[in-house]
Parts: sequence; structure tokens; C-alpha cells
Amino acid sequence: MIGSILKSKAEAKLRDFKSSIPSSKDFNNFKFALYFHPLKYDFQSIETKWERYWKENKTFQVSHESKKPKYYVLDMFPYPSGAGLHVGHPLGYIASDIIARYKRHLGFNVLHPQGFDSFGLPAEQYAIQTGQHPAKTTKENIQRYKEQLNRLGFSFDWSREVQTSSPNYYKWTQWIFLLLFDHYYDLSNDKAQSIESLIQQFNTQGNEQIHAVCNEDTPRFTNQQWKSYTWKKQQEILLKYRLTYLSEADVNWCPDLGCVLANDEVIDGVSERGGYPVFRKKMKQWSMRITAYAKRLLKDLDHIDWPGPVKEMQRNWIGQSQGFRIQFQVLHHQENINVYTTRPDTLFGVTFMTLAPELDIVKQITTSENKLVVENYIEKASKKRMLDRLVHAKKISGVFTGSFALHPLNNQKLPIWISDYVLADYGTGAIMGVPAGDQRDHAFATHFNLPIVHIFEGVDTSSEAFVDKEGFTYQNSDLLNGMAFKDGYATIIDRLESDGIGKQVTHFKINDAVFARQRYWGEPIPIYYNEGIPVPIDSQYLPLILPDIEKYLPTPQGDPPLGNAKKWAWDTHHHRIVANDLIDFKTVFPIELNTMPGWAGSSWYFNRYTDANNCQEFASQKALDYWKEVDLYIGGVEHATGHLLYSRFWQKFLADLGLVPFQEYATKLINQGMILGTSAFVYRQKDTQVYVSKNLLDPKETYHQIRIEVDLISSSNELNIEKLKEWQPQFQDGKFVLENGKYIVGREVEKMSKSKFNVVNPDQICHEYGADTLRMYEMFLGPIDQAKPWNTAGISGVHNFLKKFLRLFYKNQEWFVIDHPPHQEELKVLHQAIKNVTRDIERYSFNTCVSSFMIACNKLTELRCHSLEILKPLTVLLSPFAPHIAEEIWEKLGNQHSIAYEPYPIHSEEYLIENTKEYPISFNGKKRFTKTMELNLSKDEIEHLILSDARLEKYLDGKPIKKIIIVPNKIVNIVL
RNA sequence: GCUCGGGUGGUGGAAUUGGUAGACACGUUGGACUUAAAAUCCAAUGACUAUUGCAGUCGUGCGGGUUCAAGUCCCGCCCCGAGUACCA
Repeated sequence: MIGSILKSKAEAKLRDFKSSIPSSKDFNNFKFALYFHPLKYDFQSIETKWERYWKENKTFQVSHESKKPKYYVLDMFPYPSGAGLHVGHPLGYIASDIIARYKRHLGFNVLHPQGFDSFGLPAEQYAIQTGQHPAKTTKENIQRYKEQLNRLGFSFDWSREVQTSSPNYYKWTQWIFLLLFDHYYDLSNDKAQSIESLIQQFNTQGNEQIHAVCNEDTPRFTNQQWKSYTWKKQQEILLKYRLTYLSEADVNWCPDLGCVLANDEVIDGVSERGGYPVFRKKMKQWSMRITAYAKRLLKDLDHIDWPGPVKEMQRNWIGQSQGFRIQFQVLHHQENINVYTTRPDTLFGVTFMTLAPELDIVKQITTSENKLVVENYIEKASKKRMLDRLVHAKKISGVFTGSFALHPLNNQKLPIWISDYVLADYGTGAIMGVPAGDQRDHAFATHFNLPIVHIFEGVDTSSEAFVDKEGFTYQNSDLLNGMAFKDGYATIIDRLESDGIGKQVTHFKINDAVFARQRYWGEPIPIYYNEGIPVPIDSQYLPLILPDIEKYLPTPQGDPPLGNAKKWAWDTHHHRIVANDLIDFKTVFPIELNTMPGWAGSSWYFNRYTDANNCQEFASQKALDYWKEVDLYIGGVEHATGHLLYSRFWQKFLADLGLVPFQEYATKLINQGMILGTSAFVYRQKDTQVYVSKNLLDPKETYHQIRIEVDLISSSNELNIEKLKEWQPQFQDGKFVLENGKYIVGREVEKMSKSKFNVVNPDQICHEYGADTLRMYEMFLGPIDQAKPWNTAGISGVHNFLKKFLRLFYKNQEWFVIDHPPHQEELKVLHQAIKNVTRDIERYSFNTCVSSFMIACNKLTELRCHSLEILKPLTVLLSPFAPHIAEEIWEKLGNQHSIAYEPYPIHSEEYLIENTKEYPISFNGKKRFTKTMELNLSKDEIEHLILSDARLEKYLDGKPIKKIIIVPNKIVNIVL
């Protein structure tokens, strides 16, 4: 019934509409208006016009001297690569720009800066190939990026641009490095303290009582001993406390890049950039003592609104575990072996010990008859690539050292083995082998015929280890026998602690971050060497400028590229860099030749934006206090265990020193999903020049898949063969086997990359459809945080919407907006749109926002609305998404100022209440309703209703019913 | 192996967090207007069965369960994606 009413309404509307269409007599007028739309959406001129306007009027330049509340929206700044921007880059920038513009409408003073992370490997490799100075290519790339970014209408305040490779920026990166060098981590206050204060404590009490984070091999000394040490010895000790320090460390060495890598730059045993094999190697290296902050980095994750996966990855990376450190004596040797275990309760199941081959102690305890095999094994293990170590994880290997350890409680002799399944950099690098309680130990024991002690009563551990913590009682376990896990655990740690054999420890998986690269294109480390001891260059002489060099490769002596610099030594008398040929190492000292890693500059840039042009400070207190922390940070999830962790570490350090007002710099983080490319393939028959169309491939034949440029493909996957032959000469002699006269290519979704020929450039979309369309389309594609393949199929829908929207302001080609009170219907459409768009922006659900605009636009077109009172707020609503067209309309509506700061329309509920009572309702239990309704019913009506539906009875219970919500033939909800 | 996500039309994706599943858009089909194309507008479009009685049945990876009501909650499977890994 309702259905038919609605239907007849719709029909009436249609009739109405059709009758309004003029007959063919006055066709001349009408033709243009409806069927031949001359109204051109000239996005090219609109967009260039407004981009110039924003630039000339400095529309988006902001100051911290403002009474308005602040809002800080930040993008992860890009690395300016030579390939330029592709359609994936702007996704996050568009979202952040929408938020920035939205917040401006709401009256916030919005800080929305942009800059460039311009130090990095690709520019340097390009320099090695071409001899071009990285500074030059970087500058060109930045220029290109800026043009492309501006073309998309982002409301960045470019007056605050930062470039990490510019000396007035890296001056402060070096300054922070020196601060880290000058501090240690005090565990009694749980914060960084100056080295100065540490020296004072050494002078008065030595280091016995000091509770600080330091290297494992730090010796113990009294104040007397300290004073007796030479300057050099003192400095060596201090280095073990500094937050950036130089030490012999196991590093990830990548010979192909000639460079060490941080753990997060190694993926599956190969380098993140280039995919070259990575080896473990001992080298003297700069490191950052991020481990000192591990606990705080973990704890404060609870206080920030970051995506779950990022937090989870950081938690895993930090890898906190509660365990026990147990000491084992080595028979006939002085040395003890410390093991780390999370299961001290399985101590009576120990039948052997295993050490990581890299451990120093291995050489000392190896007996002479085993020396050869052990050394062989160590040699082999160190040569093993990290990848092999992963791949051959299942392959069990190891050798016996010939020595034995003593079980601390029952004095059994335990053979000491070495094996590469034990990692040197986790725990103590040594484990106690418990075949009954650990699967790897079990496999190892089985492989080498080592005994298994079955310590769990009720569980068979002869063929498999048992790792659960319930379902057994202990047996063969001395004092634990008969207990369950909980009691057993408590009993054993009590015993071990009282005997002084072991102690409870909190262990972290995270390692200190290697902080030096053997590269040219990075921040110079402001350190010189005196007697081999690193000495800081006083911060007043910063920046330490990166010198020009001619060759970007390592020196013949194997020094980093900076060794090629003519001027590169520090003169302590004149406080300057001096030329090599004049070097007299009595007065001048060699400068550190390594440079900082890529993440140095990006670890604090968000603070610099608050006061980017300050020459006196890294940022003024006033600016920092006004802009505070980042309210919304948008960037890729790939930085979860790199940039996003290091920058939190630096922020905490700066906060410890009182230099920044917050422990966490970004309260809210959103990860934008990657936009993937769709690569295209042609299929060449093996050893021929014959290319076969995709659907004609013979399963019995072998084909080579060859990636080709996606520009050569039509929307129906047809290949333009002529263009292909022009593109690469190898195809010129090709014979193409066609289907239906066409060559159809294969397609596959992959990461967008220049080398895969699947890059789609935003420039060509801008040219064809305009920036506003691109912005809205990228938002419309799907949820912001989801990875999705780029696909232009739907772009016309968004473009049509903008055209339609513009058409609302026109009638018969003429600008036509009326200033009469709008209809109820029109108001309802407007307020529905305001409500939905606002709600969705607040939820960062931009794709549904775009839908809401389309719905509103369609309805208003149908209503033929030209009311100013409707269209004006709608334009404001749209302006964060499509700023150019909004500005254009805004100006045409007679406004002098930019729409950017126009108050946002706030919806009022009264237009949104559904008039459900219009529809007739019948309570005979069989009628159907077409709408969900909220009804205020009288008692009689309710009773009638209840009689019609027995199910309701159970709800009655004597209570009065206030409201009943009904859907077709069903009672939905009852409010008592 | 472990830890997170996620499976909805031909496609991208909606669903106010338990209340008419498929909004919006693409695509497809038909129509209007055109010499024609483009552009624009209108209509249909989950599947099946009916159809000059206007309706019915089934449908959110599979199998169970809770509920008046399940895409949404619970239990058990299957698949896909991401991260991570001899972590003791």
C-alpha cells in the first residue's frame, strides 16, 4: 500500500518534470538548457586562477600569535625521488588537506606544513652513476614535487618548508646529536641526565651505586680509581654511558651498498632498498641507545590514538618479556655462562647448553681437541647470509665445544654446544637446552642424540616438546615434584634467588639503533677524534657543513666517501674545517667520516615546523607552547618500526631536557593505504619473437612474461602495438598473434613503481579531469586506510558530480541563483548533507562523504533548487574536498574573501526529523510497512498491537510501554 | 608457527555498531535527443520463480548457536591479505 503510494508519488513527480519540458516548439531555447549543455566546467583556468590567488595572498600562512585555538595537521614529508609524484602519494595529503580546510572553517588556526626528507640513498646512487652532485638533483626533484603538489590545491604553509639536507635545518639535527652525546640515561629518575653530572658522581663515589643504562662490559670502579684514570680511559668509560656512543657492535653489513643497515632496513635478510644480501659483521659503529627508552616507548603507546597494527608492531619490535637470568659454572674454567629463560621452572629438564657462535666466551672454553671444528663452524656461521639463516632455519647444525657446565642445583655435567639457532643479540646469547619444554631444544637433542629428561608428569615428551603451562605436574624435578606450574614457578625462582644463582629480569628484544652510514649524502656527524677518542665539535660552530667531493664512492683505503674531501679535519684552535694538504695532526684532528642515517632528520622535523625559520633555536619555546603536539598525523604504515619509533624516542629525550612540552608528539595517527598499480604483461613464446595474446596462450607452451608500460594499453586491455614498437626497440621485430584482431595483455596488481612500468601520474589526470576531480576521486576510491589498486574506471562519476554541482547555479546557460526562502524539502536535503558530511569527516570516512555530496546534488537537481540559502552553505561544505571550484562559485556569489575561512555550516536537527506519521498504519499484524518508524502510541493502540503479535507478551511484564519501533511485520524495539 | 586485519552483486564499496542488506558510483541493457558521434537526461539492474493479478522464495565464505530480530554477537571450520619469526 505504502509502496504504491510512493510509486504513484514518484510517477507524479516524473509527470511533473516531463510536463515542464517544453515542447519542440520552443525547442531553440530549451535545447541548450537541457540536452546540449554548453556550460563548460573549465577546471583548467579555474584551478590555475585559484592556485595563483592562494599563493599571492598567502592565504594559508599562519602565525602562532593568534587568539584562535590551534590545530596541527601533519603529513609524513616525502623523499623527493627522481620519478616524481605518482597517484599514490597524494592520498594521505588529500585527506590531511580536507581536515585542515575543515578545521579552518570551524575557526581553528591550522598549522599545515610540508617539507622534504631530502637526504637519502637514491640521490647518492644517481650521483655515483652520473657524477651529478646530489644537491643538484635533489633541488630539481623538490622543484618538481612542489609544482605537482601545488597543482592539487593543497593548503600548505610553504613559508615553513623544511628540507633535511639544508644546512640551516641539519644544523639542529647535529645539535640534537650532540645533546644525545652529552647525556646518559639515569634509571633512578627514569630520564636523561647530563654527562657532566655523571662525571661528578664518578668523582665522589665511583660507579658502584650508579643506576644507569650502560654497555654490558662497563667495569666497576671507585672514585679513587676513576681519578687515577687517564683522560683517554675516562672517555672510553663515558662512551659506555652516552646516549649516542661508539662501540664494537654486530651490524647488518650490506656489501653491495657498501653500508651498514638498521634492523628495520633489513627485510627477510635482504636490504630494503635494492634487495641486496645482508651479512652479520662486527664493526666499530655509532649507535643510539634507544633501549634506554624501551620501557617508556612501550608504556606510552597506551596513551596515543594510533592505529592498532602500528602499536602492535611497535610492541612486538620492542619485545618485552619477563624472564630469568641463570648462572651456570663451566667445569675447569673461570668463566660462567649466563642464560636467559622465560621458563626457569624447567631447570631440571636441562641436558645441555647452547651458545651463539659469535660469543667471545666460546673461544675460551673450547678444548684443544675440539678447536678445529668449532673454529670451522664459527667461520661458516659468520659467512652465512642472514637470508640463509632464515631459510635453513629447519636445518639443524651445531658442534660440541668439549667443555661442560655444572647444573646449579644437582651438579650434573651439561655438555656445552654452539649452534646458530641461538642468536647472539637476543638475551645473553646462551640458552639452557630443555628438550622436554622447548621444541627447538627437542629437535637439537634428537638430532645429536642428547638425553631428554621427562619433567612433566602426565605428558609424553619423548617425541615432542610440551610448551603449555597447564595440564601437568612436575616430575624428576627435585623440589618441584608434584607441583603444578604456578607453584613450581614460584618455588624455583625463590630458590634460585636465595642461592644467588639467578635473578628475575625484564628483557627487551629491541636493540640499539646503528646510527652511522658509510655514505656521502647525509648529515655529517659533528665529532672529531683525539687519540682515537670521539670529541664533540662545540655546538656554537654548527652546522658542520657537508663538503663537496668529486667521487661518491668509498676511498681506495676503504674509508667512507667523505674521505675524498679535500677539506675535512677539525682545527681546535681556530674552530674550523681545514684542508687536507695542510693537515698537521698536532693542531688539527680527523673528523668522523660516517654520516647520519636517513631517519635522523625525520626524527624531529615536526617540532621544526612550529618555527621553521628560527636561526637562534631549533624552535622557540613560544611557538612550541602554542602549536604543541601534532593533532593529526597521516602517513604510511611502512614506517611503524622505523621513523615512527625513532621519532618517539627523540621526542622523549627532548622532553626529558625540557626542550619540548610533550612526551608524545602525535596524539592521533592515521595510516593511508597504498595505492597499487596494475602492471601489464605481454607473452613471448620461448626463444622466438612471437607474442601471443592473453586468451590464446597454450598451456603446453612456455612463455616469457614481459612487463610493459601501462600507457600503451587501452581501457579494454588492448595493446597498441605501434606504440609498443616505438617504446622499446626489442619489440620491433615481434610477430603478434591476435584474438579478434586485438592483442590482449595480462594484468596484475602490484606495488606502483617506475621499474614495473605501472606508474600512473597525477599530472595526466589533472590535465584530463582537473585537480578537484582527482582529489574527490581518490577519496571516493574506498576507506583511506585500505590498500587498493588504482583504477580510473569510476572517475567519470566524480567528474560528473562536479559538473552537476556547478550546474545547480545555472539555468539556461545563465548564472541563476535566487534569494528566496527555500522549501522544506530543499532544507531537508541540505541539512541531511551537513549532518552526514560532518559526521563522516570526523570519522575520517571520506569516501562516504563524497557519496553524501552526490546524493544531495542529485536531489537538488531533481528539485531544481536555485536557492542561495541552500547552495551557499553547500559550497562551503564542499570546499575542503574541491577547493578550486568552491572558491570560484564563492567569488561568483559576490564574496570578496577566500572561502577558506568561511564558517562551516552547522546543521540543525529540526529539518532532519522524519515525518513518519504521514504514513497510514494498520495493526492487524499482516500489514507491511515500508519504513522504520518510531511511534508514540496510546495504551489502546499498544494493546491492539500486542494482541496481534503473541511474541510481545513476554515484554509486557506489567510495565507501561512508551515507544515501539516497527519494521515490516515485525516489532523492532520497545522502550519501557 | 604466532599476532593482527578481512571475506557483502559483474566491479569499487555502503549499512547510523543488533533493526527493511546492497546507499553512492562504475559497468551493462533499454529509451529520449542527434544525420552521426560525443555530451546530457530518463528507466531497469543481487539470484531464482512468477508474471496484464502488482507477488513469492533464497541470499553478506562454510556449519552450528543466542535473539522477536544477526552482514553485525558467541562456538567450530575454510579461504585471502598484512606484519613478524630459531625471541629461549
